[in-house]
Amino acid sequence: MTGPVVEDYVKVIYAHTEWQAEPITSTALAARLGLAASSVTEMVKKLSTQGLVSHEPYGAIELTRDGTALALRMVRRHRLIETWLVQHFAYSWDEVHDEAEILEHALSDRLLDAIDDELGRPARDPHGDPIPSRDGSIVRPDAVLLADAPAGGRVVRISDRNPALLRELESRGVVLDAIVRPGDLGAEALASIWVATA
Amino acid sequence: MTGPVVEDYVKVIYAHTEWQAEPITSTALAARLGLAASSVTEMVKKLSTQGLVSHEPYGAIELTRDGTALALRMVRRHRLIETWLVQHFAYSWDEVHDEAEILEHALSDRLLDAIDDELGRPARDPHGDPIPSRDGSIVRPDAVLLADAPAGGRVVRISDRNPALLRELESRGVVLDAIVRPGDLGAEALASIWVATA
DNA sequence: GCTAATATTTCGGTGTGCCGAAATTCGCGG
DNA sequence: CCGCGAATTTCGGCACACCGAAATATTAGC
Ligand SMILES: [Mn+2]
Ligand SMILES: [Mn+2]
Ligand SMILES: [Mn+2]
Ligand SMILES: [Mn+2]
Repeated sequence: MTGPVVEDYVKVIYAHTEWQAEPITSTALAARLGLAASSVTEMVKKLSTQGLVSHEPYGAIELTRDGTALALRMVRRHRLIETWLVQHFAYSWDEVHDEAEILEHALSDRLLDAIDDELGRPARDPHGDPIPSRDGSIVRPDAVLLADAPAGGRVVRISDRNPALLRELESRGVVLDAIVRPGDLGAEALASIWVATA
Repeated sequence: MTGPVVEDYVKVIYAHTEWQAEPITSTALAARLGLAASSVTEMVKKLSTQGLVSHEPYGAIELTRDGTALALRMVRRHRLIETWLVQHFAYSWDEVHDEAEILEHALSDRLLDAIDDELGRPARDPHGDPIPSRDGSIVRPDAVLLADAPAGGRVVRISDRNPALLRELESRGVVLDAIVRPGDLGAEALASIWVATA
């Protein structure tokens, strides 16, 4: 049906609007995928033909209903696999992303669901990202960026983009559900941590 | 280094000589891979350039030392994954092949070794095929095709090529280590089962 | 409003792995 | 040895996903 390439495109498009509002531009999409802008323009045209994204020339890129469904399927796969690597194989939270990036395209639905059951249907992954359910519904916790929460709060989500930062934060006790204040941390951390304000 | 396509070629070339003597021809290789003969000819030429295979035009195809090492690596992956699916996820022996065919290209070495440890370093897969060790050594059990063993013997290996046959055999009690006689079984079974003669 | 910087698309081209058809080589029967 | 059918290779071509350079559209500064 759709291969790994299409799966990665829609996943990145989805991820961009998950914790921020603005839809993604083709330049930003190219940067995140590590591709030339021209490659992305062409691929987005194909995705549009397939009905997965809507895009007028020079405009932003948005997922259609079908595109969102596929993206949620991939997000579920990615996050379940990350969770499984941590829980079952004692990976640390900074080591799981690359492996999940590959396995998300390879496991059968049957195996993925078996893993989901074995884990007890977890609601969030090691970084606090919510895991879509089998039918594609997802509950995004209420949270604000630590940079925008002067009083701090309980850690709800940490971006898994920078493994080095994850290692440093863990060593300083900044893990899911810990209480943090913005004054304790550097600029990159402030822009990577989401907190629930009491 | 090498992608899934190369991995599948060397794996099939290796598998052909594992339980029989003759090296594989390009026509047979094409048939097993489900490809046109012309595609195989061209790919074999590339494998030869990469030093994985030796092949003079119109001759048979044989793995070099490097090619054998890569093939053993893939065979180990395939068989460990099959074993894991059966032991850990209760797949039956006729269901594991297709999933392993994909996962063998996707798991990291780290994850594969973790699975190997979890399984207790199994020596054979669900079909009795020996699993190469981490360093690439493999012990092929002494066995003869049931068709060539008039007195029968203990089942040591059953080809996993035909899932329907596997299901039928299991329902009739023909599993690894069972004692069978050739008279009890049909022609295809006789050509799929290897036995150790007491 | 105009212009210059920037974002985006278009265009010609590449590498990989595949195909069918045509050409070549092999090997067997006589 | 010769010729014929089967195996194998060669050849032109295709789909996919990518690239850099050039063209074009947008936007921001003035
Ligand atoms: Mn991740
Ligand atoms: Mn994550
Ligand atoms: Mn198999
Ligand atoms: Mn097997």
